[in-house]
Amino acid sequence: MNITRKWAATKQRAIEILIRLKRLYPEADCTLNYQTPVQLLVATILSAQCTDERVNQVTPELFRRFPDAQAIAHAEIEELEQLIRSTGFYRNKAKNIQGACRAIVEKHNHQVPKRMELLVELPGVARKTANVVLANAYGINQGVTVDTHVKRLSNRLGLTENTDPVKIERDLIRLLPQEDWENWSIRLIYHGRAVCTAKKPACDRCELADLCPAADLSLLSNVLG
DNA sequence: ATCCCGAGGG
DNA sequence: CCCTCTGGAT
Repeated sequence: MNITRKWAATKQRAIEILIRLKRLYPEADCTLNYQTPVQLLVATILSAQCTDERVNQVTPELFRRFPDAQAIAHAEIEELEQLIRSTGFYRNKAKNIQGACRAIVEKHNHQVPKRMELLVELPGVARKTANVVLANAYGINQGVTVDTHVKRLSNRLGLTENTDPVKIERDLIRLLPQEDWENWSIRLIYHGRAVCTAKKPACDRCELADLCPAADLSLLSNVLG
């Protein structure tokens, strides 16, 4: 049997994986709390390397004190730092949310830009954050969120074979139906945390194992090892 | 100890 | 490619 042919990165296989992930993780909505696109942008910047739940613990007070871009732009940086301290990386994040809000006030007429090229110019915003904001604030599913989990899983699943997140995103976009891009990446991330972990993937209880070329190798190494 | 739904800088 | 930034959960 030709391995390459068996595990070709076809749309059909990608969609089968997507259907299973949708069954495994039915709720893939953004769990950040926010009222406006600016608040979502701020919350998403804060969510770097910490959980949405912890971000949701600090944003009520943060947005009560500083409800919009104008207020955050003029806040005392020390007060911002204190309000977001528990989300980690708080000095960088405070500087970034204030810098982003100042740019939004001064260059974007108080609105979060709707284009990737403009979003990634904001401090603290790269493709990951931009995709989350575009998808959830504006319903624009222009891209796939490629973080370390998505990178690892899509390569293990044989959908991509790249280390460059931009190339991985490009390849995934070719394989996936547009309306599910953002939710698909979130489900991959869930699966990466729960089952297909970096160090010790649980292939024995993975519901994608029969669709996964890396599962064969892992099971084989278990047998041999 | 190790990891987190990252981003920026060298 | 590497490193740093940080608190909190497990």
